[in-house]
Amino acid sequence: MIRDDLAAAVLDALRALGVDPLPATVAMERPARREHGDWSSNVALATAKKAGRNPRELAAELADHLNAHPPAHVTAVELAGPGFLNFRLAPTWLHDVLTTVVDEGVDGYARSDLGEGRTVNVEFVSANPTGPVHAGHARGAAYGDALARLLDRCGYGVTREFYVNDRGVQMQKYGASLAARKAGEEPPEDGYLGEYVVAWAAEMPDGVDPVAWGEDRALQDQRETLEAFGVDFDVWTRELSLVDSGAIEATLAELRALGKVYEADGATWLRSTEYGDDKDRVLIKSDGELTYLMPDIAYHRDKFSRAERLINVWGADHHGYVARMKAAMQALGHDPDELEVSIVQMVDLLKDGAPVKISKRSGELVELRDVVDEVGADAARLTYLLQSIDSRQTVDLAVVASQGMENPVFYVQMAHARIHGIARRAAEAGVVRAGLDEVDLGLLVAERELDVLRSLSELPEVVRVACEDRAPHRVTSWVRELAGAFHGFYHDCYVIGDDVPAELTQARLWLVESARVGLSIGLDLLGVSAPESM
RNA sequence: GCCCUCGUAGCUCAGCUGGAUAGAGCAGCGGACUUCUAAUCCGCCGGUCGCAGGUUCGAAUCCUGCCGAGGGCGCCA
Repeated sequence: MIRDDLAAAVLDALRALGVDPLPATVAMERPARREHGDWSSNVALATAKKAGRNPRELAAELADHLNAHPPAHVTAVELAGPGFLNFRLAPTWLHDVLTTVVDEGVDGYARSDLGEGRTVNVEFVSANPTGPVHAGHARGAAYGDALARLLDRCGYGVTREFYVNDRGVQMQKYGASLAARKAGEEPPEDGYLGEYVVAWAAEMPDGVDPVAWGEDRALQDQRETLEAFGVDFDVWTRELSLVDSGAIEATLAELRALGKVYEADGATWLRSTEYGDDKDRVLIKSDGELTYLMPDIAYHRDKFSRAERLINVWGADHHGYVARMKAAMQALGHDPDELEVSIVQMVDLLKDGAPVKISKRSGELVELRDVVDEVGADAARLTYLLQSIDSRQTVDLAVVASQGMENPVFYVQMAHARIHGIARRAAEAGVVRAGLDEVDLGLLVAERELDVLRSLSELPEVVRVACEDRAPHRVTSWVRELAGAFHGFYHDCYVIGDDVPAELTQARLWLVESARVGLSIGLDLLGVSAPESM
C-alpha cells in the first residue's frame, strides 16, 4: 500500500540523514486541505526534539533527500508550516488503487487479518421471550449485526448469539397473562397488557402450558422480525437449558471451590469487590431463588468455553451491570478484558411528531415488525447506524419513512442503482468492457474521477478502524462519502456517449466497477441492500 | 453523593485516538436538465467546538474542576 511505501521511504531518509533515535512509526496521513498535497507526515515535528534537531531544518533536509530519491508515484515533497512534509503524487497512485479494488473484488478488498482467526462471540438483542421485538431493541440489533459483519471482515471467527431469559417471575406473569386473556379475563396485577397478548392468547390451544407455549410463540415472532430486519443469529441459548445442563450448579460449585462466595443474611454472595465492583452481589436470595446474575454468570462462563472473546451489546440502562459481570469472570479466572461490553445509548422515538414511551408491560410499544413494514429494513438499519452508539439518538419515524433528501438511505442506494444504470446503458449501446490490462487508466485525470478513487483508497483503513473501535457508524460515514463522490462523477463525467472517446469510456467503465465494489462492501457491512434500480 | 455517556453551524451529526484556515447532511437563499435516473450536481449563508484551567512546538481531541442533558447505583430483570 502507498501509505506503507511512503512511510518506509521516510524512514530510509531519516536513517540516511543520521537521525537518532529513529521513530518507532512514521505517521502518514491524508491532509484535510488539497493544497497540502496527497499525503503528509509530521515525522519531523515528532522526532526533532529527541534527536536534538530543529523541526523545520530536519524537515527541509528530509524533503531534499526525498526529492533526490523520490518513491514511486511521488512528484514532489514540500516543507510546510512548522515542519510538515507534504507529498504530491501523480494520479498513477490512484490508478493502482483502482486495479487493487477490482482485482481483490467485493470479497477481498478492505479485508484484514486483524482478528488473526481468533473467535469472538457477539451477544445482542437478547429480548425477553415475553413479547415481540420492539423499536427499543432495534438500535442494538442493527449495531450488533453490523459489528459482527465488521469483525468477520477483519478475520475474526464470529458467532452471533441471542440469550433467552426464559426463567423467572416475568415468565410466570407472562404465562398468567396469556391464560387470563384466553379465559376472557383481564391480566393479573403486574401482568402484560399489550394487545399482542390478546392476539396470541386467541391462538393458544387448550391444555398447553401457557408459559412454554408463550415462550415458543414469542421466540417465533422475534426470530421472524429480526430476520426481516436482516439479522440472523447463529446461536439461541435458553436460560432454562443452563438449568437442565447443570451449568448453573457447576458454576456455583466452582466459585465456592475458589472461595469467591460466602453466606450472609441468609443469602449467598459473590465477592465481586475483590475485583473492583462497588459491592458484593447476591447470587442466591434468602428465599432460595437465584438472582438474575447467577445464571448469567453461568451463561458467560459457557460462552467463554466456546469463544476466546466475548462482546455484549447492552443498553445504557444495563451499564451498572458491567463491573459485576467482569468481576465474576475474573473470579472464574478469565481475563476481564476479554469480556467487552458495548453500551448503546437510548433512542428517543418520535412517531407523528410525538415521543413514544416504550414499555412492554403496559403494552405501549412500537413493534420492530411494524417499523420494518412501514419504512423498510434498509432505511431503518441505516438510520440506526448513522451515528455513534455513545450518543443518545432521536429517531423520527416520519423521517425514516420519507423518501426525501433528509433520508440518507436513498442517497447511497441511488449511487449503486446508477452504477447499474450505466451497465444497462452500456449493454444497450453495445459497449463491451475490455480487459483491465488492455485499458489505459492514465486517462482518468479529472478531479471527479480521482475523488472516487481517493475515497476508495481509504476503505481498508476505515474498515480496520471501525472494527477496532467497534464503531460501524464510521462505515456509514464512508459510504455516504463515496456515494457523494460517485454522484459528482456521474453528473460531470459521462461514461457512454457520442462525445466520449472509446478509450475514455473503457477507463470509466472500470472506474464505475471499482465504485461498485466499494459500495457493495460498505453497504454489506451495514446490512443494507444494494439495489440495481430504484 | 458516586459511576457511565454526551455537549461542535438554526436542526441532526462526523471529526481518522494530538496536527495546518473545524467538516457533512438537512433547513434557508441562488444557480444547473436535448445526453448513462434532477431521489443528482454547483455556489452562498451559517461556529467564542458548554465554561475555566493544565499538559506542549500544536488541543474539538489528552488531564483536572465546574455547568447542563440522559442513563445507572436492588436479595428487580
